Amino acid sequence: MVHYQARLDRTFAALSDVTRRGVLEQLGNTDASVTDLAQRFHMTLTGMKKHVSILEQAGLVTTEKVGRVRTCKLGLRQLEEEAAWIEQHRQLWSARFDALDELVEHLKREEKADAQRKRR
Amino acid sequence: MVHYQARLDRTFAALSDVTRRGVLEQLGNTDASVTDLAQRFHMTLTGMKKHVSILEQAGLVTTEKVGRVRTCKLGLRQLEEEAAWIEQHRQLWSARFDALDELVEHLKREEKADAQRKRR
DNA sequence: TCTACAGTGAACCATATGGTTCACTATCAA
DNA sequence: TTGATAGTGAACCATATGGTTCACTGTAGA
Repeated sequence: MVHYQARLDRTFAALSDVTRRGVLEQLGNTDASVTDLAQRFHMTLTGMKKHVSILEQAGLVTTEKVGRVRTCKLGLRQLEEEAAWIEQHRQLWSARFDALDELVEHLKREEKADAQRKRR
Repeated sequence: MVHYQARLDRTFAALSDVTRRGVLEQLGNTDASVTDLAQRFHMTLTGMKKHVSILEQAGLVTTEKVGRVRTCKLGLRQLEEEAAWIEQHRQLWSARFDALDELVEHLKREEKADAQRKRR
């Protein structure tokens, strides 16, 4: 696959912005219009539109416009390749760690708590 | 943890460059000096130094200077949080997929093949 | 038909990024 | 001590990024 590296570029870049990660999280709960997202993230429509476009180009979000409103949902691409990349590289040199899975579980819980803290 | 989001920002940004991913891959095989890396990636010393600094700031690489030469190794942080983030978000909405693990395995093999192709 | 609303696109702005060259320091080895 | 080598830092450059405002189009409702 020729575009493999370019796709990783785009996806990791898409994930490197806190707003865009927030949008993904939001869309994990429920679909939303661009206006919805713009309001939730205190940003102009135009600004949010750009973020959505970037996520869409990375395949992480799909959108559909019906009438005036464009609805955003999570895309079909679910970071399989990125997960695989990271997984592979962790395996590359992580033999020396034993309880890595438990660590991941721990961090997942931590992030969940972090997300809840944010919501308040 | 207050800096959680900032760290994800930095790490995903670090991973969004093909050269830096290449450096990580390279360091997975063997430690290397900045000069080594600069040559392998057809870049000036100064340019490579910047990449190394970015990887170092993200905690993905550690370096040690002995004499004139600064040796780079893979850092202790092994993308645990990034793996956890991605894993969590895949779980968020991937219940509808069955054979996801197999897909990941498939993609890992594909990436391996890709890397071998590149090496030729 | 009129008005308000959702989105789009162009232009602009400040800052960041990925790279370079050049001047400099420090160290190794003859 | 002298020359070559490894790295560092400042300055610079082109382009990308993350945001804005403003002018515009298209659609929904009264």
